[in-house]
Amino acid sequence: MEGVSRESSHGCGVKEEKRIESRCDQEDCKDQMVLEVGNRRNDQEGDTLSSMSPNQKDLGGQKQDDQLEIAKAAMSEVREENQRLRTCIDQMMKDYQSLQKQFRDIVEQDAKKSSNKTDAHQDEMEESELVSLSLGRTSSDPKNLKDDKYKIPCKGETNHEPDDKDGSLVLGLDSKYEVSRTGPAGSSLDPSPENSSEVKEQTGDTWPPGRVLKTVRSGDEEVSQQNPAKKARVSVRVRCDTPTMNDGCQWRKYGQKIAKGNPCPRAYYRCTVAPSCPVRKQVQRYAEDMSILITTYEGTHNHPLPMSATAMASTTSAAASMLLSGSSTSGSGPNQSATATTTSPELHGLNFYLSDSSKPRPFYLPNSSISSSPSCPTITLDLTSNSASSSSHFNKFFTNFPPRYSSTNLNFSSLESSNTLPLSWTNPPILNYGTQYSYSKNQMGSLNFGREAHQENLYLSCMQKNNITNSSQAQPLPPDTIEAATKAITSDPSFQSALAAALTSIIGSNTGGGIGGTVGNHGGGDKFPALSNFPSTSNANKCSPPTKSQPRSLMMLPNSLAFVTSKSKCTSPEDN
DNA sequence: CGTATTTGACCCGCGC
DNA sequence: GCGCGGGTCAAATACG
Repeated sequence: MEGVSRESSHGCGVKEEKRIESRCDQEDCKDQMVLEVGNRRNDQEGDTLSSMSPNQKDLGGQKQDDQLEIAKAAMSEVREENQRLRTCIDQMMKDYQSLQKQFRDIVEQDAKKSSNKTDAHQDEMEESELVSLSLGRTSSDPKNLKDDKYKIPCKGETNHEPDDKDGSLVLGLDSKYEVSRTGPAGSSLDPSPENSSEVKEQTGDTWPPGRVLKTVRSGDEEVSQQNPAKKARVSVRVRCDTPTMNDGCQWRKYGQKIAKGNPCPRAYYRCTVAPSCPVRKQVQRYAEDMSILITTYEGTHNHPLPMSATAMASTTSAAASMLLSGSSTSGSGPNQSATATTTSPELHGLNFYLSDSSKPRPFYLPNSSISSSPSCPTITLDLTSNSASSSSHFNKFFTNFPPRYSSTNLNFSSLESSNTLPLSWTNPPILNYGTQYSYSKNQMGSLNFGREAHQENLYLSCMQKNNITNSSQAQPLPPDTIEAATKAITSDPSFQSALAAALTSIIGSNTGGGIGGTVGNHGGGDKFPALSNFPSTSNANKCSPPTKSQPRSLMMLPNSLAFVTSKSKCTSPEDN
């Protein structure tokens, strides 16, 4: 019910609170009303009538009748309201189910397609343990194929995967993780929860050389979130003009280096939301395409996250958990994919590659791409959309929704606080979307991220190249509109982040509790600490496009949607 | 003046 | 053991 009510916010325009109240009125209060009326009557009869003259009694009786009428009228209103709300809910449920069904169909289709093309691209996968998840990559596209399923890990694919160029709009999660890694890092990764206390946990491996953690903290949560044993990195690739991708968190740059093979410097950031937070991220431009920003997150936040940051956190955590879950089962091979798959049907379209140094285990999830990172297991979310060829799943994903939800009409507007409910990742994926994002029927061809004041219509970048109009359900848009929207979206990483988050949320929901994962909130008990924290002070998103005012509501935006933040630095070293 | 960024130095792991 | 490269530290600097 909860999910439903949240979701309902999109169509009904009724705020949750109101709804709740209404419900209360109808279901609970209704009786009360009646009782009150009755009591009143009785009281009057008892107190008033007895002492009244016959005329007065008549008047009194009329009064009562009037009151009764009023009460009845009120009840009737309430009933109507109730009825409306129920209708709303029903409608939403129908929509949800319909979407779910469609999504499944799509996934299945994709899975079939991709399964046919499994051969290949071994060359691309490099290392040993590699898990790659990718969403939305069209399997049909040869280029994409490499990403697809059975790839063999190949080197160099890591962050800069050549395949990007294909431009497919893919949400790719490539995670390479080591299933069983014994290195030094392994220790930190120690699966055992106990390790959590260590700062290292995440950082431990990756970041680490021992000193790392001066910042040590009580690391508890993090560990729990991540699978102890493996620490996964989550890499997000998006087209972004800004120096960094705005993910809603506060980051402080603590270093920069020129990495080999990439003229663009790699910047190192650490989460400053909490002093002890072990989460770090690396930001680097993709050498082959400077417009692509590669952000790699590592570690798990040990503090509640601002709403605006939950999306990315959830995304990464979900990806990580997916990865982890896969890895855990890693020994088994293809079946494992089943694990992943079974657990999350919605994952269709994702390919998991689990590779150990010893043996790569492809999970097949249709449309996957792989990226590998030598040292650490990494999941890459590829949100770049370059290729027209890739009428990726993404597009499908959105376009296959019922018209009202068609991609062109997705409205991620962050409404008022009423909509700012924390996501419940436990909800069915689509439901989650509904909860977090409200779809607006009104906005043609635009994704509205909710800035009421300065609305920015964002389009799926994928749409840029894949004609939006191609989608059967998409409504034709004026070229200029598309263009503008395209431009807007391309310049706004938040969209992609949001998308990623959304997708991962799906994944996460299935992976069961993975959500707290890596970068996300500690998976621990609080589903969404962010919530509690809510108005967060975090505004450090550098990448966010400059906005005059940052409506508070933005912060309340569900997750990534809130990426727009006040502080925007668009000139970063990385760009140079 | 406090905070964030820059940037060279340092540490560490890895491969040879 | 040495060199290389990635990652981090921390003093210096910039910025508001």
